[in-house]
Amino acid sequence: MAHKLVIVESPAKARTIGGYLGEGYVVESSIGHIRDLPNSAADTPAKIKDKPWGRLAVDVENGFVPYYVVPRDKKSHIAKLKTLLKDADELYLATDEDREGEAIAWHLLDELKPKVPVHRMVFHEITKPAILAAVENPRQINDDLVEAQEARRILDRLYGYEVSPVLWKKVMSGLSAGRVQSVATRLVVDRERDRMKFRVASYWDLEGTFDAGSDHDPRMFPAKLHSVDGARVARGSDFGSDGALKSSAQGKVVHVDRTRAEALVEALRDTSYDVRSVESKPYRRSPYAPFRTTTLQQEASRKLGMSASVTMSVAQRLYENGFITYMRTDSTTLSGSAVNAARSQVRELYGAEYLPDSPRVYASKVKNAQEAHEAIRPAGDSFRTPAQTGLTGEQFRLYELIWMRTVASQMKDAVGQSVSIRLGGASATGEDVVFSATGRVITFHGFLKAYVEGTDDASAAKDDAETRLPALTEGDAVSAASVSASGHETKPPARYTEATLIKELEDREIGRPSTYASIIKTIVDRGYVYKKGTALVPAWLAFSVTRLLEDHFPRQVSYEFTAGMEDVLDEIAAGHKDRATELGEFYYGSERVQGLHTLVTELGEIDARELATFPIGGPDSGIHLRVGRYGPYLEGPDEEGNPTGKRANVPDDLPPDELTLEKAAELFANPAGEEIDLGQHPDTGLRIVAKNGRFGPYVTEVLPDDAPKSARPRTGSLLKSMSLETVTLEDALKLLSLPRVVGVDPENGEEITAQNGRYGPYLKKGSDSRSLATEEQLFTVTLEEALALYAQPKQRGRAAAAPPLKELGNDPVSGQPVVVKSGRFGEYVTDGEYNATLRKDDTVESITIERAAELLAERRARGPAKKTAKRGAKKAAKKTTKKTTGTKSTTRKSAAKKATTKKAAAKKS
DNA sequence: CAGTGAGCGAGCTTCCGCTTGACTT
Repeated sequence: MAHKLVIVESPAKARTIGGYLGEGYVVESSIGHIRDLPNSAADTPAKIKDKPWGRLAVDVENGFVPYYVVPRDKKSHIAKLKTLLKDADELYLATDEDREGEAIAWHLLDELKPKVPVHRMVFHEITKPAILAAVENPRQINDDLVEAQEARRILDRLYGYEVSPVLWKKVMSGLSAGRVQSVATRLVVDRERDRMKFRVASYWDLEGTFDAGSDHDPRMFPAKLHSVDGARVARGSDFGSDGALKSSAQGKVVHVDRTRAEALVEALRDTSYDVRSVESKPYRRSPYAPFRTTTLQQEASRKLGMSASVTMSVAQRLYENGFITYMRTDSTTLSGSAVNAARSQVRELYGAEYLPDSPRVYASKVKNAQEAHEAIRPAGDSFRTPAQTGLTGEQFRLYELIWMRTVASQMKDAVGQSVSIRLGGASATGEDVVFSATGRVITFHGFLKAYVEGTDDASAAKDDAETRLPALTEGDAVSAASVSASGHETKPPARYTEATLIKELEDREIGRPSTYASIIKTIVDRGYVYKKGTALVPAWLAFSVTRLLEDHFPRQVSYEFTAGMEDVLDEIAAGHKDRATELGEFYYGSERVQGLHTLVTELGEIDARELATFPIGGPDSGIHLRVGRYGPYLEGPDEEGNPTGKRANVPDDLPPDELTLEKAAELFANPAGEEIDLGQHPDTGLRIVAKNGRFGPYVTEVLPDDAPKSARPRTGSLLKSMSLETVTLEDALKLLSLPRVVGVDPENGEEITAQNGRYGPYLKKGSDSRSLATEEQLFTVTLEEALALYAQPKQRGRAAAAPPLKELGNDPVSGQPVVVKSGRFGEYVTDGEYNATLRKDDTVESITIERAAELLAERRARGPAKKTAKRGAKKAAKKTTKKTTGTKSTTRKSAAKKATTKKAAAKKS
C-alpha cells in the first residue's frame, strides 16, 4: 500500500502528528540536520582533502561552494528514510518553518532524491486543525531562505576554522574561537575588567522608625533620610565605578559620611516631624509572557537552582512524554486552544474575576525571533494541573513552573497603590531634614496570585512585595521612635551567571534557543570560564585570547557583529542580496571592511609574550601576571632590582579581580603554590614535599633557611605509577635516592648510573646513554644487564627489536609487504617507504590489507614522507622556542584537566 | 616555575545549529 511520507524534525513531534493524520500517512523525523560540513579531517571526502581549502570544506576560491557529508551516525537513519520513501507516492517535508528548518528540508530533498511529488508543509502549532490545514496548503521550498542558512553555516565555519588555528599558534593548542563563543567569552572578560577597575564608594544615610500615633494602622513605619537643607542625600546610584560622585550628581546631592551621619543622629534627638507631602499613585502590573527557552532557563535557575543544561534535559523529557510543548523556541505565542485551556483553568482555579475579558496576546520581544514554534506551555487542549500529571522530582517542579507561568499569562493585571510620604523636621544644629517613606499596597493581586517572577539580585524587591504605610495627610504630626546612622558601600557589577549571560546573548541576538546551554559548556570546556558557585569567572587564559581577538579581529568580536550578520541574512532570505557576494566581503574584504582571510594571512608578528602579560596594581607596580604554559603566574622585581627576579604561581581558581597587590605579595611569599607535605627524611631530617612543576609532579626536599645559597635541593619526578594524590614518603625517598650507581664498567672504569630523565628512565656512562624499558629497572637493573645494554648499538637497537604487530600481505601499489607497527604516535601501517597512522575507527584486530592500502594511498598522495619530515625538522631547529611551545602545551592541557578533576573532588568532599 | 640524554612514520585540534539516543558511571 502506498502512503504519503511526512518528515518532521523531532521524533516526538512525528508521533503526535502521526496521530492527527492517521491512515495513509507515515510520519518520520529527520532528527535535526541530516547533513553538514565535515567536522574533522577523518570525515572530509578524499577528493577535496588535497585542495587548499579542503580543511574548510568550503571552496573559497570558487563561489564559496560548501561540501556536505552525511555524518556517520546519520547514515543508517538516511537509509531508513530512503526505504520509507520507496513505498511512498508523495513526500511532505514538514521541518520547522525557520532558516534551519528550510535548509533541513532542502538537504532531505537533495539527499533522498525523491521521484514522487514533493511538498513543503509548514505549521506553527501542533494541533489537529493546524496540521490538517498544513497538509491542505503546501508550498515549495524557499530557496532564498536556504541560501541564507548556508551563508550562516559557511560564515561560522570560516570564522571558527580560520581563527582557531591562530590561537593554536599564538596561545595554546586546542583552543577555539567562533562568532558566538568568542563574544560570550568577551562579555565575561569585560565584566571582570569592570570589576577590576571598580573603586568602592562609601556613603551614609539615616534610617528611622516613625510613629504615626495610636489611631493609625500601622502605627509604626520605616523611613529613610532623603534630603538635608534641600539637597538630596547621595545614594549608591549617584556614584560612578571610580568611586567618585557622578558628574550628573555633583552640586545636586550631598554626600553624607559617617561623621556627618552620626552628628545628624545626635542633632535629631529631640526633633519632631510633620508630614510635608503624601503622594499616591496607582500601581499596575501585567503578567509576564509565557516561557520561551531563555526565560525558562532564567526562572529555572532562579527558583529551582537548575543549570541551563539540566533545565533543557528535564524539559526534553517532559516534551517527549507529552507534558509540554517544544522547549527550544524563541516565541511567546500561545495557540488558540492553549489560550482557551489557560482561561478555563483560570476560571476554575481562581474564579471569573481573575479572567480578563479578552485573551492576552504576547508579541515577540526577541528581535531576530524566527517563531517556528509556540511558547513553552503545558501540552494539549486542556492543561493538566501538576498534581494530575503524576510527575515527581525535577520534572514535577519544572512542569509546575511552566504551568503556573502559562496560566498566569492569561490572568488580570495586579493593581494597587504606591504611596510616597515625606516627613520634615529641623535638627538641633539648624538643618532642615526630610525623611521619605515609600509603600505599596496591592488591592487586587490578579496574576500575582498564581506566579511571581524571581530576581537575580537577592536584595531586589519582588513584584508582589508590599509595604503598608499609615494613612497620613499633609500637616499631620509624627514623632521618631528611633533614628540611626547606617553605612553603605557601592558594589561592583555582578558577575554573569549562566542565566544572565544567556539573557545578555539573547538581547544581543547572539546564539539560538538550541545552543544557549551548549555555549556555556563550550567556554567552560575550553578553560576560558569556570563556575564559582553560580557565577561565571573568566580564567586568565580568556583575557589573553580576548585581547588577541580584540587587537586583531576587532570587527569579528564586536558585540554588534552577529546582529549585523542577521540583517544581511534577512536580505539574502528576501532575495535582495547574494550569498557568494556577502561571503566574499566577509572573507576577502571590501572597501568597507577588512576580510577575515586577509586578517589571518597578514597577521604580522603577534608578540605572544606581551599578549599574555597583564600588569597588576597599575602599570607602576612592576608586578605583572603572565599566562604561561603551565597556568598563570606572577612576575616582579626582586631585591637586587632584577625586574623579573621574583616569580610565584597563581592558583587557577583565583578570580582575576581578587588578584590585588596585597594578594600578590602573599603569593610571592609562597611562590611554589600548593605543596603536599610528605614528612621528614629519616636521614637528613629535611621536610619532603610533593609539588606540581613544569615537568609535572615531583618531590623535593625543603632546605633550611640558613642553607648556603649554592645548595640545591634534591628532586625527582614522580613515576608514571604514582600521583600527587597518592604519593607516600617511601616513594619520595626512593625517587630522591636517584641517580643510583649501578656499577663500574670494567673496561674503562667509568661509573654507570640509572636515572629518570626527559625521555624516561635511562642509564648514563659519561656522555653515553641507553634507555631503560621500565621505570622499575631504575631500582633493579644489575651491572650485567647494564653492560649488555651498552653492548648493543645505541639507536637501532630498540627499533629493530620491536616486531610488527601484524602482517597484512603485500600492498597492491608498491608490491611491498605491509605490516602494522606501534610507534610514538600510536599504531600505523607501513610498506617500508610510507607510513600511515591508523584512524579513529581502525583497530589492529580489524584492519585488513584493503584498508591499509587505502590509508597508504592517501598518505602517498600527500607526497614523500622524508621531504616533509626534513622541512619540519629544519623549522623546528630554527625556532627552538616555538617547538618547545608545541610540545609542552600538551602537558599543560592535561595538567589543567587534572586540576579541574581535583577541584571537583575537593568540592565534593 | 625542578634542570636532563636519543632520535624517531605525524596528524589533529577548531565553528554554529538542528535533533536524539548510545555510550559509561
